[in-house]
Amino acid sequence: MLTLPLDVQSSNQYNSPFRTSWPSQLVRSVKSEICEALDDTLKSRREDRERGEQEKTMEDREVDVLEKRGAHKKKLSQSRLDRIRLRRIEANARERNRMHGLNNALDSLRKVVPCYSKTQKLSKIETLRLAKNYIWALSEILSTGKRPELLMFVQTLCKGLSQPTTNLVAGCLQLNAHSLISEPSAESFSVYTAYHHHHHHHHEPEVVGSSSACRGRPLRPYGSLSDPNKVLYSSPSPDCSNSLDGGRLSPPISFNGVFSLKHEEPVDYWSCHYALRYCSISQGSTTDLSPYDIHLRGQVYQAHEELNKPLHD
DNA sequence: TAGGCCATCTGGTCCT
DNA sequence: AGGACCAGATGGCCTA
Repeated sequence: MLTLPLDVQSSNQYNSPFRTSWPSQLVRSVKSEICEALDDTLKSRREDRERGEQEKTMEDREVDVLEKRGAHKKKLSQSRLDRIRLRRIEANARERNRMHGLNNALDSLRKVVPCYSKTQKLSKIETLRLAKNYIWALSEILSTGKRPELLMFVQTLCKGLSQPTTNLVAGCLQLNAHSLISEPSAESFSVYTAYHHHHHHHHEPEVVGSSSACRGRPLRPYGSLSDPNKVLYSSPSPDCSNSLDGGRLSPPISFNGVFSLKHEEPVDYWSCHYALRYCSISQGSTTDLSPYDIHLRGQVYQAHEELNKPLHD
């Protein structure tokens, strides 16, 4: 198997300069070393092939084809090998760039889901899961026009997440993580953190119902959106819809419980939402609020002030 | 030290 | 032919 030069292998390290950009000098150096390594590899593969000890690779097959043609055997195969080598190097570079693009997109996603932190990044899979749950929760709010209780909202966010990520999300909201994961039933949430008792936030924009904001938009894939009454007690849970979690089904009670607002005490969703956002910002950059930050019903709120209120009252 | 997460290389497949 | 995409393999880093 090909063993890459040490400096190429080190590009795998998180703090490596290769991680963001490859200086051209380094690229040339690495390329030449890769070429040398590939030379050795291809040479040994040819030797192995002669001994019949190795399955033929693509390069081997191409070389075979060329060799069968006979003409300019040695020179042609060598130039062909050079081209093949170059193609492989370029393909690797493209693949790296492609993956970097994918990672950049994931970073963008991290910034718009709750609990963004530059220092403690969510893993890829957790980011996707949290984003899915977040979209689900927000869609449900739009479709029902009802405000979920904070704990329920966070529980929906944490559905299917790992324990550490659940702790992180809970920590963002100063909730007890145990309450998020140990109680599957909506009714059991009467024992509840003092958090939202302390943070009744009175700046409450009207919550969107089946307004123009969501009309005609396929917010969820189940066709139940058009009927909010149906949504309340028949919605599948977020986990039903995709293979990300291996098709595992979640207890329906969790989802329905989140948004049905069975509890006696009115809860301020906006505090929750702001709190989540506050948390995201306070752990990350305080300067780069994106248009995603608080942008509902065509209104952009003064983020900092609004975000700070719930947690500093 | 095991397991999770990650970046990279690699070869296969599909598409233009 | 060549690029995009994908999944498997591999090895490094980090943490419980």
